[in-house]
Amino acid sequence: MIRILVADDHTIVRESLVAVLNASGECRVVGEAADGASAVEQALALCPDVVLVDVSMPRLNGIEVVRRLAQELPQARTLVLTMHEEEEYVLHMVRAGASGYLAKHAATSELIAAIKAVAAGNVHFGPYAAKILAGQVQRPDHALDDPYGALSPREREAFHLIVDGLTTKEVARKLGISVKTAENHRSRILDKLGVRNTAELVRYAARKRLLH
Amino acid sequence: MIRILVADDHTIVRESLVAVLNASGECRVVGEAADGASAVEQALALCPDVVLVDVSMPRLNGIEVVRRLAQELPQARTLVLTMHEEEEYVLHMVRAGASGYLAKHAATSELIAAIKAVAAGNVHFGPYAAKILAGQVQRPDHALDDPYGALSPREREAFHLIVDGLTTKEVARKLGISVKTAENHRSRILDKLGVRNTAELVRYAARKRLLH
DNA sequence: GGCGAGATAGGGGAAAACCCTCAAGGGGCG
DNA sequence: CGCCCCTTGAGGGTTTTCCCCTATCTCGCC
Repeated sequence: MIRILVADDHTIVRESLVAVLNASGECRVVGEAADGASAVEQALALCPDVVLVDVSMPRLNGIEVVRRLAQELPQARTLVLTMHEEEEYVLHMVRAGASGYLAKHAATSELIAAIKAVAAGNVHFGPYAAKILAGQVQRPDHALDDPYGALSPREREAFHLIVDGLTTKEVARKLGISVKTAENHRSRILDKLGVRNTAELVRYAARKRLLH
Repeated sequence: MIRILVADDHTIVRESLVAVLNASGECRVVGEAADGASAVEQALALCPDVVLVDVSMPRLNGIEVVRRLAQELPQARTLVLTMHEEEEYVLHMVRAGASGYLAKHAATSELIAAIKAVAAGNVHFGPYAAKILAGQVQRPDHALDDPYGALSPREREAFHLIVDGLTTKEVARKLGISVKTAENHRSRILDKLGVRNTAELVRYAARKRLLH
């Protein structure tokens, strides 16, 4: 029997959640909170297995709640249940330590499945949230289709060496060309990629996940 | 009824998987493959909802299989099922486009749950894999504890501006100090962080997830 | 065959980055 | 009170970046 704390400031939503969860037979709601601060308090007092957290709550927003729970009650899993599926929220929540992220329009069966998943130590994210998270990690390989904007083969070699932290002189030696030529490759690269200097070039590489 | 393709080179494992899945009543195995290449072929021919992929397979390894499926049959979800829970594998798989990652010692009920999750467009990762993925995203906030190695407050300001791509002159203007002082700060920063130049500094920042 | 586009290679020169040294003023601390 | 570190600034040097220019070579295309 999974012990659950429900934190949501909308009474109707909260009570229907409690009803649905208790009726499922898979879990039991052991506490309710209508704002963030009391959610943290109750969690610490009740030690639930899973805390259902809404994003927007009075006194302490959902992100703060998740962050504090992750610190002070790490054995409890937090599952974010919300109407907002904006990228910002998802990332902040995951960074704060949320084990799952589900939209409120998800089916009850999915909610139950998500609760069971996070209680078991797994994670569960709705399609949209998953896409956002995957995008954070996936891009690197997908970006291989057209990785760096139209660089010539030779320029790509130079590009890699430069963002690896090599100086122009080292690049020149590595490529077996003169320092001047290496410098020129660099210039063309900066130009093509629309960056002003090495710092921005490495930033560009980092953004496109081309480092390492 | 979820249509499944099972790809695993160990016949015993594969056949027991097929038996278990068909017996569950939740899904049906529509094809089997004993190596990566035939997994891709069969997937293209059968258009399954979910492809169960082993990491190590002859002819084409699991990562390549996932990558190709993501490109050529994006509507099919791939669920990695493996004995290897190494960080490398997990990350590569997710980058390649896997929707889930589960260890072979997971319970059958969890496998079914995972299949249902990925078929519904969600993701499902086992505890270990989830930790690795979360670590990729979570660090930024956790790293705030002791972000950059012992820089003074002023140096941190400069550090941020530099890795943001600003030139020394711009840094100086932004901080309201002379160019010489800004240069000095930069030098001390490079020195303290043990890097040779701006490129390596930005790399350092990227590695510590201090960009943006 | 000629023509243009772009890759590759290189040079000159100004600007910026990089490196070392020095030094003055301010705080905190044993 | 010295001592250490942060911050600020400067001098003076070398190296690297960065921008403009040229020359060859290849490749596709009319």
